[in-house]
Amino acid sequence: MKSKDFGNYIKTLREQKNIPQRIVAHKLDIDTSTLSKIELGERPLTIDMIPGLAEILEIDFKSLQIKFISEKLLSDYKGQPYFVEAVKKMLTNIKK
Amino acid sequence: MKSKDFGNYIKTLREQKNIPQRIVAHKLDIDTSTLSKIELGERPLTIDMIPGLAEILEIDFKSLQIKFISEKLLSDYKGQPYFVEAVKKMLTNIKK
DNA sequence: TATATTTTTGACAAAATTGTCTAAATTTCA
DNA sequence: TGAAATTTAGACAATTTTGTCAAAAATATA
Repeated sequence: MKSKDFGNYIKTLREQKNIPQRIVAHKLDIDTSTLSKIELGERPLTIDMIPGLAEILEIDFKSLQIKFISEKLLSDYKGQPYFVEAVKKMLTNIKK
Repeated sequence: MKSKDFGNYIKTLREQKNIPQRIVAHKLDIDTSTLSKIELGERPLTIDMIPGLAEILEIDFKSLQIKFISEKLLSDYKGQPYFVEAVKKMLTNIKK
């Protein structure tokens, strides 16, 4: 997901803990150039990065995962006709 | 979305109405080769194709759109931790 | 059957995405 | 201030995705 908001969010957390990009990038197995662009919203952050991010930034994985998915759903589908109806149908389908 | 099931679904509808791929492909502005692969689940069907599909297959757009989105959500996120929680959070965020 | 039509396949080029590297710019701090 | 560390930007190659074409395979029908 390319997102200025989400990128800025994790950048702020990183800076609050004084962790350089170098450390986070290594954990995510990408280079600092890519991480910089992710933080600036110029490259996508993928869902498989969330566990490593949560661990290295020492934040709750569950919250971060939920934040990531919910924001991605909105950015992907906001404005699509019947999106809410589709989500509700999906939820009921899961339960069966 | 690459999906054998969804591809087969639209293929069945198309065959029931005896519409050749040629006609549907033209409506979607793709060639029959691509449509064939979509029906076989080898190439992705994109959400912008749903309106044209519904029209040419003479089926209800709302139902098809809901079916498409709900199945895509499942195929993208099924198995992701906290997916249901994320969806619920997303829904409450929409309402505000 | 044999001809026309439809569907599928595979090869290929174009376009988009991803990842890496280098160096410039910025920030930190001794 | 000046050196070290960090961050950002841009160029580039590698990979993946997308779209097109031609022809083979399968199906329909005269």
